Amino acid sequence: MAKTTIADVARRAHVSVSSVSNLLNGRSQRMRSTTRKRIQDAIEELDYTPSFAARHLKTGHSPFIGLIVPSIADPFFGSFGRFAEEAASERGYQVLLGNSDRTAEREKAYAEMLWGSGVRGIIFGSSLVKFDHLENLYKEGMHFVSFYRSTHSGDQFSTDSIGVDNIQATRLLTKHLLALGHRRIGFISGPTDMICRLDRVEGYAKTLKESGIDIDQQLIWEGAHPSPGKAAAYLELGRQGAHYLLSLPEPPTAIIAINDMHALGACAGARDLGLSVPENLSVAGIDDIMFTGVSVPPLTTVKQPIQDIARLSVERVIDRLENDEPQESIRILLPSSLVVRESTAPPA
Amino acid sequence: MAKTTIADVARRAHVSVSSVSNLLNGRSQRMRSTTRKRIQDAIEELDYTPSFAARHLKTGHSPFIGLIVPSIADPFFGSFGRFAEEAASERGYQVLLGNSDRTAEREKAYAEMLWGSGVRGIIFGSSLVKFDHLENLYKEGMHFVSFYRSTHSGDQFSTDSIGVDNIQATRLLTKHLLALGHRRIGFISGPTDMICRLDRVEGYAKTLKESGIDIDQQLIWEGAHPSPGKAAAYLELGRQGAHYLLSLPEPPTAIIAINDMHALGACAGARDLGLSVPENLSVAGIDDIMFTGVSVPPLTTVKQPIQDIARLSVERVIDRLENDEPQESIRILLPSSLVVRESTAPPA
DNA sequence: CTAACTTAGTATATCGTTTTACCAGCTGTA
DNA sequence: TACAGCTGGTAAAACGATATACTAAGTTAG
Repeated sequence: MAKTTIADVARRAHVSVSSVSNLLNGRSQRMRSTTRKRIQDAIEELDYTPSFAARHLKTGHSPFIGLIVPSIADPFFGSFGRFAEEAASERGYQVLLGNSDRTAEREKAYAEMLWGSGVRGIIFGSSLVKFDHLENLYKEGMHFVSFYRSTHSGDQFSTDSIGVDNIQATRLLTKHLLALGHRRIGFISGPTDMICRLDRVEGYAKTLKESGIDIDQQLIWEGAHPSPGKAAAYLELGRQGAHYLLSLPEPPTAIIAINDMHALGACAGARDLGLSVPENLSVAGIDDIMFTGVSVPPLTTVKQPIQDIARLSVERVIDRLENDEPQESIRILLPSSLVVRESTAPPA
Repeated sequence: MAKTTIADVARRAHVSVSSVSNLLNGRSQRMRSTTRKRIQDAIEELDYTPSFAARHLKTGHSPFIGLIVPSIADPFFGSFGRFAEEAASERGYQVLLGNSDRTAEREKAYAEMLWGSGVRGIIFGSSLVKFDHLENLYKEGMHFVSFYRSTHSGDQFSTDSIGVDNIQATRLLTKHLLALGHRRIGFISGPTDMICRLDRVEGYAKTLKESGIDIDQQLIWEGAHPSPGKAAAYLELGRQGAHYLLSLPEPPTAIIAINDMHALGACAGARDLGLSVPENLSVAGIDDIMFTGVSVPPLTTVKQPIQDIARLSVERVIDRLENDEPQESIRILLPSSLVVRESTAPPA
């Protein structure tokens, strides 16, 4: 019960504490192989594991990284968390989870708690437009990697960013719908403070313009900020968005949603009004969450390489942690790919 | 950048380190209110937060709890994680996340990593039949709270358990289907090493027996252990289960699935064979995950009070942590409730 | 007036590591 | 021989808190 310490090991191996520590920290060339063996045996026999707290206190490094997502209950971020934890664990790190509900206050509070706990690296799954609330922490030496986020003018500092090209994502979708013959395409976007939303709307708008179609602002539904904690909020929002768009004097024949949750909700919204997908309305999302394959109809979407994004984010933040020299911030944009299923078809 | 320490605060307030520590640890009655004020001001001005590592080293307590789930990508466990983190955060604790894929090896490895990090309390979202792999850790003083798990004969030790009455859950579902007139009811169960599966099958079988219906083992499909990391595995398994059951010489007119993921998969499986739900087949699940409301048709299910379970689990493990006297292990079973939607109807 | 008790603090050992500096003994060389 | 240079270690000072035991001064009781 009383934890075995490095001193117990030293006693048992008849060496000094320093020698045990030297072995533990890769300075084993400093000792005879017989000594090394003795220490190793003692460690084994006593089932010794170093105290993380003592190590942390002494070195200032802790084997933890933070992961802050809007809500881990969201299937997309659930997958992200899953892969991130896996990657971290492979490098000997553990993941501390936080849910921000996309609010700056909670992001800040959480990040500060983490700082207090000695955590020096955080992965953000969210993408608030402003990053100011994290500036102090950044200056103190916290490392951030953010998913989605790219550096925008007005930022006081730049962080690493890994994600997909959101402009390209909606471009793929818009082109697909245009190719099917749609001309009036609605867009269900999320709250306006998400940065991915900006890019996704841009991809949609640009592509339409390039095809000579004017943007009708009425066709872009923004929705409200969901009430925190409501896991199903995005589904509900998608539903509301569909109700709104389909009640327009000139309703769209296709809808692109900011993500699959909204899209699935939009499908339900269409059904509420007695419309069937894709006969009366095409619907497409982004993310390719696991339910897109079993939804009715299966959903056309853009697949994000979420596992790669999660792994790269973890790698990057750990690299920063283990190599404290200042580095240029990086920005990686992974390709996304169109997955055509049955929720999109030519207009009636 | 250099972290401010308790000594900096003491210097600034012109008191000893002890006094600052006394204030920090609720022994403030030991000082004049003017002194207290001076210290508080110094803390404020220096933006001081105590070092977690030093505190942990000295006291042996850390503000972390572990959360081990099969996969946080599973929407059910995602919600569980979300609520657990929220509750922990309210008590000043942070959550370390681990994914076990329901394997004893990973549970063990993860729990040991946590022990090494100074974590003394773990919440399990899984429910393996055997708990032996955690026995050593338990003896060393790790506290466990498990979701679902009840004490079973053969256990070497008992842990706290909080969850729903799984027997009652399938009983509700079976009764509902019987009341609709179904007599041949299939059951899609999960891997055989989950303890909730045992109880759920039991509730189903008992209820049938009570109504004078013999159990047809052919109608109980067990499936295989899903390959780790495949988030959509349960959906796929549900699909396979439906294919199997519906290809039987005498197929069932209704299917109960071990959880909503399997149920949603089963609906897709029925569609694959050209059957429609609920006209040709009734399907019901358990959990009430967020997609049950937008699925086609909306799914009849048994709702688990997941937020309550998560909160109670967190409360319990923290209580144990903060009060180290040995306590009787508890077992809380919360009521679950039937949610009838459109996926169940009288047989054709 | 003195002993006993309060009040308002402080000095210090300690938690379990890491790491810098040091040292003893041996070898090789000029 | 004498000194430098290895080899194989060790001693001890941190890291930043906590908590026990102590003290100096003031108050009260007898």
